[in-house]
Amino acid sequence: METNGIIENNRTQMRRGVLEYSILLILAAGDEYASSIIQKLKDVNIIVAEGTTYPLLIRLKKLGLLNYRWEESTQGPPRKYYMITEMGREQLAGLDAAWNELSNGIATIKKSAGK
Amino acid sequence: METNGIIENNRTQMRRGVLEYSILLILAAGDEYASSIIQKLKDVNIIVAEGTTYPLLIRLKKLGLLNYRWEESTQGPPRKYYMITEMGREQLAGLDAAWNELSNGIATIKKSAGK
DNA sequence: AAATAGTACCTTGTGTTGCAAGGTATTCTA
DNA sequence: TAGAATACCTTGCAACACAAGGTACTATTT
Repeated sequence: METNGIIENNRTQMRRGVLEYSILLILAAGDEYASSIIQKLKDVNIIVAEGTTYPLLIRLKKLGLLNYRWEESTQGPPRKYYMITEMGREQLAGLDAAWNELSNGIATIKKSAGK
Repeated sequence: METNGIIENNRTQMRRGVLEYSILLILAAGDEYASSIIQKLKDVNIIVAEGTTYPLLIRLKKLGLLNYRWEESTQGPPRKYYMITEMGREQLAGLDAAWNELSNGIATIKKSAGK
């Protein structure tokens, strides 16, 4: 393993925990299709691969947190629009709490470290 | 998989990316031994298992981000005190940037979602 | 001196999951 | 009709957190 890769690897690790959370956040704001979700994440510097996103959406669908509908596009193949379910919103609230707790935890450690 | 477990599972995932970061933060403030690190993390609600921590410390040592020294204890077996290296501090700076970027990204999405 | 409790260290096996690399299908344009 | 663009999806690999187990040393009780 390269010393060089530590940071990049950790960026991946950090994203990891937050992916479901941020996807639910995006869908809480409105229905989106996979490519659009990936783009929106990229816009805020959260780079995620297709091979990550598609299986994740399918997983969340199976868990009942998402649903989808097909919709025609004026330019290109049809799109699978995902929407958040009631259960999804409940879980999102829990993830929100988890994220806040983690952020606060890190902030506290940083303060102790005099950073 | 239980619907019930989604949140707990995601807490784990979220911790995951942040573990190396928070351990380096703690050691940047001063040398500590494993059990003490685990306790300090627990104090800020970041619960991490021994089976996670020991291999991680060994990995960071191998990567040259940490060193350690043995030290006698007045009550119990000797302790392995870990300390951060110069390279560790450099990497920590990178992780700090990664964390800030991620936090900002999430914050932006949350704002868009009107949360 | 033997047994127990407390502290500290560590390892193994399992399950989850992000990603790179590949693939298919549809529509539009040259 | 060939290519580009957009959208979907799958497979195999590798990383790694954790539960559950273990060892070793010290202090305390019996």
